[in-house]
Amino acid sequence: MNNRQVADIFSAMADMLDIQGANYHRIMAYRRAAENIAALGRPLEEVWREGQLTSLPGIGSTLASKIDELMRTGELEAYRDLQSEIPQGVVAMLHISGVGPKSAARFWKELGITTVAALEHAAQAGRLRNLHGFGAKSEQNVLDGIALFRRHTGRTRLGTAWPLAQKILAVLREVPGVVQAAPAGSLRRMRETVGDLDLLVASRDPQPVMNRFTRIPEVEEVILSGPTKTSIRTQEGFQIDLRVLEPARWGTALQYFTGSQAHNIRLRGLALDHGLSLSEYAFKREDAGTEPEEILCASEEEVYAAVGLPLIPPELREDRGEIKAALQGRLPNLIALDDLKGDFQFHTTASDGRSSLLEMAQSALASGLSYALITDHTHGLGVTGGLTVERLREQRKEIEAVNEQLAGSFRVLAGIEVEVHSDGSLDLPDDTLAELDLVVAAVHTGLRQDREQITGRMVAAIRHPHVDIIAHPTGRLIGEREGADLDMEAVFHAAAETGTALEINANPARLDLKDVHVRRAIELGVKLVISSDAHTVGAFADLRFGVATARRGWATAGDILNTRSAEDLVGP
DNA sequence: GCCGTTTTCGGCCCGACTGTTTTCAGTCG
Repeated sequence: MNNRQVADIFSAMADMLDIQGANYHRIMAYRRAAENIAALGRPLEEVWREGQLTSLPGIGSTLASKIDELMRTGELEAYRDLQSEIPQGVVAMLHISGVGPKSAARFWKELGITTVAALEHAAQAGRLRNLHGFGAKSEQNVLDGIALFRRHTGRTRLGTAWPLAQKILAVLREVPGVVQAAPAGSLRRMRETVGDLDLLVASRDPQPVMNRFTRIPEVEEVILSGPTKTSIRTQEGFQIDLRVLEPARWGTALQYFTGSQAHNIRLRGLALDHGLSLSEYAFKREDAGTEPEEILCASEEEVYAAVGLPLIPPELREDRGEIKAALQGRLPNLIALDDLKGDFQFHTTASDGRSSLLEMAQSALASGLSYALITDHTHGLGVTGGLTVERLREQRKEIEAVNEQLAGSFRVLAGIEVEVHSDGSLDLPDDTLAELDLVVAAVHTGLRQDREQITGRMVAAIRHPHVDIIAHPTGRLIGEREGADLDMEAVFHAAAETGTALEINANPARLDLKDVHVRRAIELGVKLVISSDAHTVGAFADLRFGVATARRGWATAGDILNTRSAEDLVGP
């Protein structure tokens, strides 16, 4: 039973308890446990074997015994009981926007509706309005919610949401009276995907901002609009929320809307310990008998300082121990984009890239880098017209010519993205690999091999004496394909032992290693690189997403080899 | 159901917006 499976069970139990009307805090305990397990970064099973379950955040004796039951038997009686009490179609109703646990329970108990399809029929037949507190409008909202539920494509990749947010913010900054405009929410925390877009604007005159926002070309539908908040939906079904607030309250608002919700709950709890109530508008000091005194914060630094903390970077705000670390002065000094001196993977027209070596080198230089490792594919991958031993030798001459041309400002390092065969052997002979500055090895085929086989193959590549870096270790494609079923602990231990670096692939479709793996790898002493995997000029800008993923994994500059000079890494 | 530099019991974040209400419940984030 893996982390994802246990998290899903606890999350489903929370939903079912919610429909049952259980104690709110008990429900939250299940949800928090599910989130913490999903974000663990190491196998829950291992923690269970060590008997350390209750050392995990949000896991007490009751949930520990439930995890124990799951690990031992693969089943959970309490879960089965809930499933037998509540029709699964009723649980599915929670995914309909505007339908929560109370409504779902009433559709079931008062109208006997147990599936989303039956709910749709009932709404179309006008039967929902018979319920007390429901009218024709609520009925239509349910139908709209079901329609959205059907066409909803899930979460949007960071690489898609980021430029969209920047574009809209640029438009809003042009509106007279706008003082500040920034993304908030999971986008600002640089999560790999975002559910919706949260945008924040500071202005003393909100109405023109709202008016401008509802007229951007992306708008398909205005969901709601008030004096402080407007929500729209794009043609793709993507929701964008805009909040407008006074500049003097920017700090509390930005902090609040950046989240995560779990981080905010913890921060507000800490504020209460200081006798302060924190909202998106201000701190309030509750003194007996007097009108609460408001404390405004124009910056996030002031918000955190008010509860005795240094500013916590947005990427860390997931309630994964960052507040405790901040209290103890142990926050990591996170790596920043400016710290990168080089890149460790890019392609050219020699394989599946779109630009020449010179164009790529110039683009990398323009991105602020001083070196980059060229890593065209090898012949064995077939589809990309990869390099043979002969063509790789010819490329060496081109590298030397480019290095001569850019001498003093940029250096191309000679490398390869060598294919790892299904038996763990490499696609080029050792003597050829030995001539290169650095060797990157990658698995592109046979990702569905069973756990033992794929792990053995990966560990063989890590232990190969000429391999320096493993590219996109799990091979996942966000929203498209699960990663290989690797034993990540075995991979990390092998990498730590041999000094082989693991890649954080910055392509927004990959972000592989992902944040929790980065954090675990660092704990185990694994060295990491951030690679653009650029296939075209301009794609070096994707490095920002790789850096963000590293930051979400608590990485400092010392953990990431890109912060070192080319000379330091491979000599003059 | 979790958790503790005021607590092993009694707390557990806070507010906007909507739709239906004669003052508020539900949902969302």
